[in-house]
Amino acid sequence: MIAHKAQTTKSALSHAESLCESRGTRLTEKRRQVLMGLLDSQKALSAYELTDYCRDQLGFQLPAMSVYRILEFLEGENLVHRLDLAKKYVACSHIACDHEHELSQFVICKSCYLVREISIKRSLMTTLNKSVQAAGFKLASQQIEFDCFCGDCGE
Amino acid sequence: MIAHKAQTTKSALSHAESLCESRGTRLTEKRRQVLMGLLDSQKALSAYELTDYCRDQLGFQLPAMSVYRILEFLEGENLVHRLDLAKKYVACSHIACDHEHELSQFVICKSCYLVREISIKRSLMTTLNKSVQAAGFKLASQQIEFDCFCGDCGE
DNA sequence: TTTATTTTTGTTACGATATAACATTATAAA
DNA sequence: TTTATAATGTTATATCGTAACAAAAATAAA
Repeated sequence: MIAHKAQTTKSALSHAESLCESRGTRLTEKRRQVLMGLLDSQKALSAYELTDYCRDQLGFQLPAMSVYRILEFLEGENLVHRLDLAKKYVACSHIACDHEHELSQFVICKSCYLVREISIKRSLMTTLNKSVQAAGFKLASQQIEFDCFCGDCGE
Repeated sequence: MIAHKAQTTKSALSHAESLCESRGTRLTEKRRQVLMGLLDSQKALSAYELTDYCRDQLGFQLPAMSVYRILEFLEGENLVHRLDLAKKYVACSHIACDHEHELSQFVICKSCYLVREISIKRSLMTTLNKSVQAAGFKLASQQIEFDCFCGDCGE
């Protein structure tokens, strides 16, 4: 199981690397490590939790400011998603996919920050977009986050 | 127009008052004033913006801590909604309604914090709940917030 | 290679949101 | 009036996030 996780992380990292290469951006060592932290944890982490991860698990200090910048970079590369509701970050669950991935929605456990990236039916999104438009607004992003409880924390 | 707004605020406040009375809770002067601030502004305000409002418009100091407590009270009475995405608060738009109001969803302008409380079709909510359940989660609240742009700020 | 330029990372300071812990004041109940 | 409860004030602090500037590393240009 742990071996499987490590394998998944490794695969995602090499995909991320070639992705950046193909785009002419650089997945530096620190960027790689931050991404690794998110992949390993398998849940949403805050920027400060990632500095803890670097210190405790990897043995080096990475200032919060750097983490924020790195997260910003990774988000720009579509390798991580920022979750506004949770104020945390998750690795994109489609890094290792070859095909272009669909728009993502997230269910986030309010209690343990377990996150799952789900794909909501296109028809539902269409209806939703229309409801919002009817109110004179438009969705700022199709990446919607839902405050939830997971099966374990379930209330 | 301004007269109309004042009228609306006044009406909402008296409704709020009798609501609290009927529940055996107290809409104190300060609670009333915070609620008035939200009603008057007609948009989402942060706790600290409400302290500014009290100081600048009403001429007395209300510590942020007190504002937070008051907002918590008002939320408990369903007079105010806390918007997690915006980290701001809005007066419930149904204070002056007599009937029990439906579950609320919010569209929030990322740019100017204009907020509209909309009612999403029940069928859409049903579908949504099912999608979330299919992922092994459940919505923590039916009060969903959507990051949007309003007509003016439109992108 | 050497210099110049750009990118990445470090450092410090600070602003905003929010809560904890405890003190004080006001209101209601006995 | 005394007592208990509820509401508010005060101070300190935690967390998230960014601005501004400095240093270091990587890349490009000479």
